[in-house]
Amino acid sequence: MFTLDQLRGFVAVAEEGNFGRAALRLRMTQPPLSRQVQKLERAVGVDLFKRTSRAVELTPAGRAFLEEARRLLSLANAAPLLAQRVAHGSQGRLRLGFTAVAAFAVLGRWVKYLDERLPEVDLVLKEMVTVAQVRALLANEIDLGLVRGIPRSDVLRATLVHNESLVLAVPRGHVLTRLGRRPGLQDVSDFNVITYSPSEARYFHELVVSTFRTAGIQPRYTQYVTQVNSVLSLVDAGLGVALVPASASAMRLSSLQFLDLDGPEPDCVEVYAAWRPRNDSPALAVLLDHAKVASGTNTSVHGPAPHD
Amino acid sequence: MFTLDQLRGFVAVAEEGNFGRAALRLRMTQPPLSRQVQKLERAVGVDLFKRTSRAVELTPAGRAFLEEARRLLSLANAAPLLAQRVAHGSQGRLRLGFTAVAAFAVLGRWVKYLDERLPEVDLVLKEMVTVAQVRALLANEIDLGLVRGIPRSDVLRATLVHNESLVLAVPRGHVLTRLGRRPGLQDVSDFNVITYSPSEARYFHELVVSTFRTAGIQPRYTQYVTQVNSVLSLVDAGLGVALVPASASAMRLSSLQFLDLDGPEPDCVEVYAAWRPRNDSPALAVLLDHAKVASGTNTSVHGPAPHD
DNA sequence: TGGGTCAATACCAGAACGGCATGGAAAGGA
DNA sequence: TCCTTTCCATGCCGTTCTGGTATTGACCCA
Repeated sequence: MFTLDQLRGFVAVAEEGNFGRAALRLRMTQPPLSRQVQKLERAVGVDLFKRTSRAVELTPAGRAFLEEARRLLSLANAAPLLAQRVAHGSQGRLRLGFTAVAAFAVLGRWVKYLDERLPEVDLVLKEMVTVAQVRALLANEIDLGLVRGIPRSDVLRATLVHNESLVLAVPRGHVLTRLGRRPGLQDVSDFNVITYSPSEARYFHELVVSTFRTAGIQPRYTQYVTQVNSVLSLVDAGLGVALVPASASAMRLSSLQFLDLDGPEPDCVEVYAAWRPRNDSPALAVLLDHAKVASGTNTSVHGPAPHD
Repeated sequence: MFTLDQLRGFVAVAEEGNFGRAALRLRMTQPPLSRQVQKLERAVGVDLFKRTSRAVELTPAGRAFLEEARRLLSLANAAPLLAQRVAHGSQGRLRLGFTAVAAFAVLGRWVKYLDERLPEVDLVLKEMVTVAQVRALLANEIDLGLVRGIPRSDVLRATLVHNESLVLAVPRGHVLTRLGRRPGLQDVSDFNVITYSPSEARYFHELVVSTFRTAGIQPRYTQYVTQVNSVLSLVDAGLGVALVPASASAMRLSSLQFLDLDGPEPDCVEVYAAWRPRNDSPALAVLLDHAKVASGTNTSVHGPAPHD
């Protein structure tokens, strides 16, 4: 089999039409170049040049082989650059899971950052609830998840990337908007409270329930649903009021109004970025660097003893 | 820069996930293979494998590079085969000039032969008169010409590939068809004889004129035209009779009839294949072999002292 | 803590490569 | 016709590179 150096020699001779000049171009002397081309011809099994004492000329087979040689060499030159870009994280693929509410709060900023900083990275976005994301992370189906709460897994790590308060969503003109003050949790207990499915959206369910419980209030719960979007639709339809994360106010439905609450813990809704530390995607590393800096240094790293 | 052997080593290790097994597959021992991959990594400037003591695993950059390596190797494997096929003449391009009458007599057979024997050769056909073909051969614009007569050039050779007699073309039901015997040249002299342009179709012109002259007959010539096709059209239109090569009877016009003649030299219309001996097209060589065998061995080779 | 596995390193022999000097064929000029 | 020039091929030599054997070193597992 031939070598790439032989191909380079062959291409140079073909282009110069002369072994001496080609050797000069390759910064070597003529005899080894002659031998290189001879070896190449033996390896290919075909005469590539017709030698006259005045000049060398390609044979038809040589012309055909020249095209292949050029293709081969340009591929050989390009391949390391590609590998380097992938290693730097500036090229490749990044699969990102997110919850519906993470989409309001942080996803837009992150996608924008990736588009600017790593434009050649293919970004694959998948909306999925937290538990599905954890499963996908463990199965190496996504590289990073934007989840609610710190996943309970020994092989994942997480960092807080966003937090916000709960606000009250009410139909426009609702009596609570006319109190003349911020409503408290006590005021809310007079109305139907649309809340979250304890199984599918456990995080929000527990957050809402414990918020009321710590205030010592027992509201009338109704309609256990999964998605914040659905909750808002139901409020919009006048079926009750609901506690939703502040970023949900980006959802502008026709007759929906958001009220700050007096009472519950501020910034209690937390979005974590979660990933497998064993995942060696360089693009992930770049994004994590950004995320950690953006959310304050080294917040809430969780997991077993560090692996690296 | 890396070598193809390093790529082969890299691919083998990537596929086996293990240096030892990969070395076995490459029929070498493990240590040099380790070094090969190390050198490749240094050349590419990137770690391609993440080594654990249990197994080796590709890095993301390694995965990207693996694709390129495979592409490169398959190209490297295919290139010699291509060159060999071109050298054997079974792939490439063949530019063939021919005259209108050569098309009747031999072109069909040759094209069929090329399609069967050299299906991967791109055949480029150009109809042109003999002098144009000679010019094209000298300018290396065609590889082979099917011409009338032996070209007068020192750098061309030619071989007879076909000969045939002249026959008489007459309108259907013409009086000459009712003689009860083959008409002689003397019979023809009673009619207008449509013949060929002395400049554009010199070969045919001289052939017809000398045929009559050697018989001592002076016919009434009319309508000097260039192409056999045109001659036949004029006969078909009732403007006269004409001497045409026997293969022209393949032209079936509505009211045209062909009569064997009593008198002129049989097989006096000759088609030669002409080529530049300096032309090294392997496909041409294959076709010439066929042509020489098909037309009897070594007929009428013409030219200066052989160059090879 | 010792055996097993697997990659990396040390060292050595043979092959390969590039450089220098030279041979040899063909073209061009006197 | 002969000499010079040009240019590719070949012989020879020192250096480099490659692959093999033996060994070390890291890690897993019992």
